[in-house]
Amino acid sequence: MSTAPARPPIADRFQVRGREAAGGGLDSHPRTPSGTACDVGVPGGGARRAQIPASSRRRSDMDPASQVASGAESAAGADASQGPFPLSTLRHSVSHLMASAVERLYPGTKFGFGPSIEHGFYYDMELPEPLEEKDLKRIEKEMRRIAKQTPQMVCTELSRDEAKAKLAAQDQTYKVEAVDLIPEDETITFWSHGDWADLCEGPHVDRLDREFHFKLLSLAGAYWRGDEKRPMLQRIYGTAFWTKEDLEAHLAWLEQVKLSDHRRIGTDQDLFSVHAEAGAGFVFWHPRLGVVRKEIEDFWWHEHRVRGYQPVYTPHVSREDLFAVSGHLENYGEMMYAPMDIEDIPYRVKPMNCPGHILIYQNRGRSYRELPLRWAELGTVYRFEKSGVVHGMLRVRGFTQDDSHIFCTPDQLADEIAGVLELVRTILDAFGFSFTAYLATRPEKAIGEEDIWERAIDALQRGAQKAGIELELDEGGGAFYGPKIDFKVKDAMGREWQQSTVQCDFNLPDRFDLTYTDTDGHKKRPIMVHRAILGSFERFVGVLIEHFSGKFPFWLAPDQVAVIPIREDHADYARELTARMEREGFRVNCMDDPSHMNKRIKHAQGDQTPFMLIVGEREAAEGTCAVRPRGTRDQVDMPFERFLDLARDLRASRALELPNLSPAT
RNA sequence: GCUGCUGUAGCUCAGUGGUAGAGCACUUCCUUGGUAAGGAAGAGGUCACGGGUUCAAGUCCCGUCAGCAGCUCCA
Repeated sequence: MSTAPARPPIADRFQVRGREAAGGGLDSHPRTPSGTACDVGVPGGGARRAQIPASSRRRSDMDPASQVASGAESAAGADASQGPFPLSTLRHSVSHLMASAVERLYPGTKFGFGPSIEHGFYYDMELPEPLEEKDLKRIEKEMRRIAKQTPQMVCTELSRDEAKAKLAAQDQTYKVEAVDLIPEDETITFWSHGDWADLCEGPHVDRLDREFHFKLLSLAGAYWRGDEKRPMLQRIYGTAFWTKEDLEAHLAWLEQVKLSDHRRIGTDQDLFSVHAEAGAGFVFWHPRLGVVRKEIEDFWWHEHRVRGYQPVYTPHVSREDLFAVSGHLENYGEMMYAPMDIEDIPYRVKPMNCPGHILIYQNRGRSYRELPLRWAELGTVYRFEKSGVVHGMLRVRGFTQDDSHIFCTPDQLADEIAGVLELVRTILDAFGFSFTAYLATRPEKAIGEEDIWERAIDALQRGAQKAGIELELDEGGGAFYGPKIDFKVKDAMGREWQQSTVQCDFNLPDRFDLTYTDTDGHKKRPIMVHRAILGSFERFVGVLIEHFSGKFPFWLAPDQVAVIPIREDHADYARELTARMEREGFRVNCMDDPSHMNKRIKHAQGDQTPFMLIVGEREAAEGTCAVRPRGTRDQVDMPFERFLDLARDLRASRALELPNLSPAT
């Protein structure tokens, strides 16, 4: 258990409000935040605007457990506690306790920051010898000893010079640096228990011999002050609770979360795979997931077609020059795959679809009469991702964006944005995602006139209002080329993922010198709207698997119905029902193999098939079927025709839930 | 890319430097069963890959690839 992960496998890497550094294109992969000041308690930092790694901030608002019942934290938030101090205080104190134990076991260790975080704590440190996971048990033991021996926690105030001298004498180089991060007007305090004294603002629990329960969970590397150019320290993650029950509930919850991991479900249900032979970050969709994707695509295209979108298709490979003009080569060349030389001309695999759509636009003169143009493409793009970040279907090197570009006049912008937002709502609602929308405004470094920004922001706001979407403000979080709205969806476990994004772009039209002829006969510059709704099919479906825990709604399920004849002589009837359903396009698994019925039922359950139809002598004679919906052990007998009606309704309505079948009816 | 860990049958995992293992899945036979694993037998392996140490390597060492957790990054 000591190696249990500190948090669910698909953690929270993508969810925080993004800030685009540059672009001229749409990035469906949400971004992590740039470093911002943070109030999380750090030894020597505390609420003092110290830079600390992003993880602790993200965790504080995104860790799934914060959204879901998990022990004592659930009802009233992380700081609710039945103990004498808030949980965050306890955890901060336990991180000190851990540091003191490490110091005693590994003399010469240099310490960095060690704050409490949403569901526990960590401490960063540089040890003479690298720690291994098996060392955690030993450290826990030492922690218990120290807590008993020197329980009293004491706060002392030192002058800045005294603090630095003290820490320098101990060769605590990171701590010395930490002193300088504390604003001039703040006092310097140390918190100590026994021999151990740590630069820290506090607060802490009064005594370490109170009853509490903790566990060290995992080891990781973390750059000092979150900067990859600085040394990498070792980080120990742990958690603590006032009661044993709460700790156990938390650990059980971490285990339970693993069961919804899309990688596990993907293997169990034969949905997708990745292969070392093909390279990391390339997803292979198996037939069972292929049908899910196809259903989503069909739905997606329908919703686009009725809103005036037109399909376009663009090549996967283009001359490098194209990406030089767009600016991506210059700004993001390191994320593009290496050039291919074809007859001495460098070509590139496309990292995004917009330059291709622009070429179509540019192919002939455009009139205001044509605008707005709404072009959509399920465009597969390839981006190099560092080996350490590739993750299941959620962070990959090749993925299909549900990409669209709208070319419009400044006057049309507001309506176009409203239309996109309405579409976002329609599509995300269809999957049962609720979302939070963020309006990202002009960053410090930006191009474009102030009034165009104002108009675009106004358009985004009015569009949101029209679509009934509340916006949270992400001040200064826009792309340099224009403002945007990002949508983050929550999966069933409360984890937030950015999927949709709507971006106004004043940059690419300039770079490619796009024009249309206006009513006055003059050439004018169109505005481009980049938008993705699902983001990437890979990520969307990966999140979707977790959202449903592998239990797809009827319209999406790989197998919608399993027909199970009780005996072999009922197989003809089973095959007849199967054929009738398949004729209507339903996906049916006719389980007429001679294995035992219970075994086939078990198998259908493992695949999370929405309905089992169990048919025997009685059913064959009466033209009925015994319907057993997923997740129940009940069965309802009904005429097959009635089941067929039910299935048609479920499919047509794209219902997210299976109906309650009352045995009475 | 960085820190730590991991890689043995389709899956989940045992395996002390000395002949490659289990459960489930799979195949065959038996079982004709009314709602969460019927019985028996069989097949399945270059122990991720490449070097090295050793009389002997799944086991120890180095490298590569891939995966896990985290950090950094993500047009």
